[in-house]
Amino acid sequence: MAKIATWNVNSIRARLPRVLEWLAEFSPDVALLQEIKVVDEAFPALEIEELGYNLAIHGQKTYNGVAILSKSPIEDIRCGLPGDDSDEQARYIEAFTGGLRVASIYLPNGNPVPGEKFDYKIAWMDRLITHAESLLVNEEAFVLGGDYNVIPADGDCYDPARWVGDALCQPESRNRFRSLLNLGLTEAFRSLHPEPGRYSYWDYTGGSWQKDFGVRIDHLLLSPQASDRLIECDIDKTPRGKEKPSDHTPVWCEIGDEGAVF
DNA sequence: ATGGTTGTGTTACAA
Repeated sequence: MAKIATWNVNSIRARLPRVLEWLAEFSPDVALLQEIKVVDEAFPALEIEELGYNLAIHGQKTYNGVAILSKSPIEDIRCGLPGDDSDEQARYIEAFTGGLRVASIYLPNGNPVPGEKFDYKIAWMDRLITHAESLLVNEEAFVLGGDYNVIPADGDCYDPARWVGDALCQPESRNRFRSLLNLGLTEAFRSLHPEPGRYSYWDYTGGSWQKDFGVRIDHLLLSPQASDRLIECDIDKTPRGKEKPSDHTPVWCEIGDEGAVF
């Protein structure tokens, strides 16, 4: 059994105490991190390795940056989303670890709409769809986890009217997210939890956390071979309620061992 | 109330 979690930490250096205590307490087998906001050389590797994790880092100065932490050796590391060699933003890292292929994804926010940033978001999603198609050909278990910056449906935000016009719930964004699912991927949380009003992100402003004005934008997308082994998935709100938190909180799932009967 | 807060890294931008 493997626990796989995704968490947008909003700067690994500013969040290091929160990340270290979460790794020690929750002890995920694989952690997919986003917005590490640091170059590879400045990533606080030693402290995390001391907790028993191997690292794969695709960093960038100031913005973006993604990483994979795993208790198992990490092999076949690929940095960058295929499909545009001119794209220099560090938003995708993929590797094989613990018997699974995993990817840490920081999908572009895309605001304001319309504009170059929204065009980049949609083009990035089209590249992700193409890449997911190529991964599915191998018929292996994989998990594409990360901050998708997409509110899949109105039940995934506290006030749908407030988000009309935002890049996170534009029809073009939602349609492409559904295209990923229509390829055969399973969105782990929604597949097990039908209830609306469960969130993974709360804005820092205006007491959003205290009022539970959140949105669900952090997702775990599973290949059929991984989905067949899905045991549980949930959102861990604990880290969001601590001192100096990220504005996101971890989403995790459990994948049973291959061939296990349960 | 065209607001609010956080992080990076200079005083603007992204989220």
